[in-house]
Amino acid sequence: MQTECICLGLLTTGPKSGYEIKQFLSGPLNQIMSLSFGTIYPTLNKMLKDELVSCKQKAQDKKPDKKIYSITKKGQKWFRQNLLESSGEWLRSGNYGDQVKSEFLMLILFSEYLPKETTNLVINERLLFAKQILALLQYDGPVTQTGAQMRNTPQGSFLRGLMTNIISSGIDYIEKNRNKLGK
Amino acid sequence: MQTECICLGLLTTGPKSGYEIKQFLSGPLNQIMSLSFGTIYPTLNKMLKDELVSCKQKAQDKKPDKKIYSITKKGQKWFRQNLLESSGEWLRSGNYGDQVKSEFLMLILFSEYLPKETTNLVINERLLFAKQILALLQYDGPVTQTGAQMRNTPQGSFLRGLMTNIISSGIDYIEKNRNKLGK
DNA sequence: GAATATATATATCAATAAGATATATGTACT
DNA sequence: AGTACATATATCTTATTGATATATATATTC
Repeated sequence: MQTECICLGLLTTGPKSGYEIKQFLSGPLNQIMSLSFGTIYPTLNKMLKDELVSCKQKAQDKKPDKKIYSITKKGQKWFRQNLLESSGEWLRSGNYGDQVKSEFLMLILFSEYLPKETTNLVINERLLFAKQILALLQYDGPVTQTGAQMRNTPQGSFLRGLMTNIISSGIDYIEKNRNKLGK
Repeated sequence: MQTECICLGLLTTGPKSGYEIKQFLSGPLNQIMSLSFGTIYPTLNKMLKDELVSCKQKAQDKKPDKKIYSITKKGQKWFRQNLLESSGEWLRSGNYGDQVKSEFLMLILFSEYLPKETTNLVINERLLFAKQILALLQYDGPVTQTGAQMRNTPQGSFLRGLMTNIISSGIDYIEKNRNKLGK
């Protein structure tokens, strides 16, 4: 899926700055997709040139100007078409897997070459982190800017549920089986 | 975790060609880590220069020469030290998450802009694919070259179990809740 | 009160990695 | 005979990351 498509998809829920797009992709959505500033800003500039987004420069008291991007009609059309095309490509390609890079699990795979205390420490920190993500997903208090898309739509609550499910089951497995690694 | 470290870690189970390293990372291990040829070959050449690996050119009947790389003593030392350091960096950084890019889940997030039939087709294909991965993980027949590391070590069976667990629970959730996406 | 860290905000650049392509050959299927 | 796929290595363009630079406000710590 193209970076343009991801940014436009996030902009369908309302105008946003590059910084806010990054914030979106640093919240719960980070478990699914992430982009760096070095990808987001050039993409926004490119899309501005192509008129897929428009930009309102909002002067802020003494902070740097905030550039708020909105999806244009041309952008909406492009987005829908690209989404459909990319789902088509995906279906044709036959590769339905996610791109995952888990430093943690590689460390576990190679853990026979690591001191036992280090492995234990790493697992403890991972479990703690996973529980924090869970808390973030299950949090039902006041909605922050960045959380809106994951809260009020059926798609968002489906994803929240799926992630909760997967992460919980991972935590359970690790807690019940970590002892089998040590001998 | 550096590419060098990953390649060396895979070489600890025995000498391999670049192609075989790629095969390893295209089997069940693909759910955890992947590398392209454009990364593997230059890394092997770099490590050869640095004497972390040695190379035996094996002439094959009429196929291109097979370059079989073995980890050297210098390489083993480097690997252990780098593994320890990278676990340390990981602990200090405070980021214990995996890098995940899921085109599938982004498609689901944006699915209100997709025809219902397309979404359904995409979910069906994803479920089929996930079940194939499960079968691959649970397969207990004759061990292929590439499967060895995931089979005979406690680390490998821990990972196989964890992946089976996570994937199964994901399939269950999707099958039980996909109807909530469509209305 | 001063110093430090963190958050907001955008932008660029070097290093890294992916994905595509080129080359060459064998095998299996149609 | 022709097509597709598997084995095998290598390179090159493009995309992406991660680091860094710049500027300011606020919150925290000493």
